[in-house]
Amino acid sequence: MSLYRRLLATQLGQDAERVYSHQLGRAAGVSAAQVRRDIMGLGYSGTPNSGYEIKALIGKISEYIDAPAGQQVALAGLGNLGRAILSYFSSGRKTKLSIVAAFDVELERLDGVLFGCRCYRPERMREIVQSEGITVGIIAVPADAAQETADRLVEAGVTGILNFAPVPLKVPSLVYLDNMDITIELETVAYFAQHRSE
Amino acid sequence: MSLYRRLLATQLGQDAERVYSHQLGRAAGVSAAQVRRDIMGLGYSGTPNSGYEIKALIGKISEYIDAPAGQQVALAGLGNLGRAILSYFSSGRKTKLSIVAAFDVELERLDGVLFGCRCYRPERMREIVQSEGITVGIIAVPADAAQETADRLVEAGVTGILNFAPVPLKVPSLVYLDNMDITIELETVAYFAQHRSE
DNA sequence: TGTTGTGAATCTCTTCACAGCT
DNA sequence: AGCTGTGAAGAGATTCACAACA
Repeated sequence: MSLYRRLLATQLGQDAERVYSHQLGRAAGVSAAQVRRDIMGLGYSGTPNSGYEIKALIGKISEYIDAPAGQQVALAGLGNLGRAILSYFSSGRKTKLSIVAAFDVELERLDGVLFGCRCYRPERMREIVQSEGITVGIIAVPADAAQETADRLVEAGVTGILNFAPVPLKVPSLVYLDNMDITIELETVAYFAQHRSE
Repeated sequence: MSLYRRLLATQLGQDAERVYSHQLGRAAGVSAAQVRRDIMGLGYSGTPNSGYEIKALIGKISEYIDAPAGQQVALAGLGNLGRAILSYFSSGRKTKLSIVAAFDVELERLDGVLFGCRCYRPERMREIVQSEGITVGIIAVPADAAQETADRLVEAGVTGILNFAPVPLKVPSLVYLDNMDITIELETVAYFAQHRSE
C-alpha cells in the first residue's frame, strides 16, 4: 500500500524516527496486525519494542511499488477535472510518477503548456506516448468520448488506465483498468450516511 | 451496487427490456453468479429463461439504496476539483442526490451562484447545512485545510463525508468517511501497469 | 514490559454446481 | 434448452494469540 508511504512521510516530517504498527494502523484505518502482515510481505523487519524505522521502511516500500526507472503518465481531457488533476501532480511531486503530456480536442486558446505540462491534440497521442515512453493514461474526458479515448490510449501502447468517466470501458485484458467513479462513490457515501444516522 | 443501476439505465435507453445476469455481469466487470447473488439480496426475483425485467430491477435498487426523501449534499472547496464535481452533478442529475450548497474561502469574484448552486463562505456552514437538511459533505479543499473543513462539516451535522484531500481525516465513528485519493489510485494503476506489461 | 513475526482460527467474499422453473 | 435461485465448496483476507526478543 502506497498509503503507508505517505503516512510515514508525514510522520517523518513532524518528529519521529520510528513507528509502531498500531500507530501506523490507526493512521491508515486498519488493524495493527494488518500492518504487520503487510510489512512482512515487503521483506522488512522491525525491531521488537522499538517498532519500525520510518526511513528504511519508506525505502523498502518504494523499492517494492515504484518502477525502477520511474513511469510517465498521459492525461486525456483538460476540463475542470483534467486541470485539477494536472495542477495536483505538477505542484511539487516526486519524479517517479509524472504527467508528461496532456491531450484535449480544444487547444485553440492554449499555448501548448499548462501547469508545466505540454498539451497536444488527441491525434498525436500515439506518437507522443511512444516517444515519451508513457505507460499510464488518465481519462478525464466527457463520458461519450471515454471509450474512444481509451481505445486510442491502448492503441498507443499504455498498459494502465485510470478512468474518471462514469462509463464502463472495454480494454484488452493485458491493460489494467481502474475506475474512479465519483457518482458511485457519492451514492455510496449517501447510503452509509443515511444508515449511520439512525 | 449503484453501478448496476446506471448500467441498467443505459441498457434500458438503447433497446432491451430484460437482461440476463451474465450480460449485466460482463458490463459491470463481475461474474454472473455475483450479479445473481447481489440481486438476491435485494429481494427481487427474475424469471428463469427470461432474465430480469430492467425497469422493475431499477426500481428495486433505487428503493434499496436511495433515501426515501432524497438527500442533500454540500461541497467544500471550489478549486478546479470542486468546480469539476459541481459541473458534473448539476448538469442533469436526478434529484435524489443534489448538491445544494458550496463553500469556499474565496468568494469575492463569485456572484453567489455557480453551476446553479449557491455558494457561501465556510463560516456559514453550520447554518446552511442545518437549514437545507444536508447530510453529506464533499471535501475538495487543499490538503492543509481538509481536517479543519471536516471538523466543520461534522460539527454542522453531516453524517457522511467524501474526502478528496490526500490526508487521513479524523472523524467521529458515527460519521461515515470515504477517501477518494487520486494519488494513491494513480500509484496503484502505475504499479499494475508495470506488472502487466511483462 | 511492550512490541514484532507468524501459525492457526475465523470470517467474508467469490465461485461452483445443480435443482427447479418456463 | 437456457436461465435463475441457492446450498456447498473454495479462496482470500483478516484477526487472534502467543512465542521470541529487546
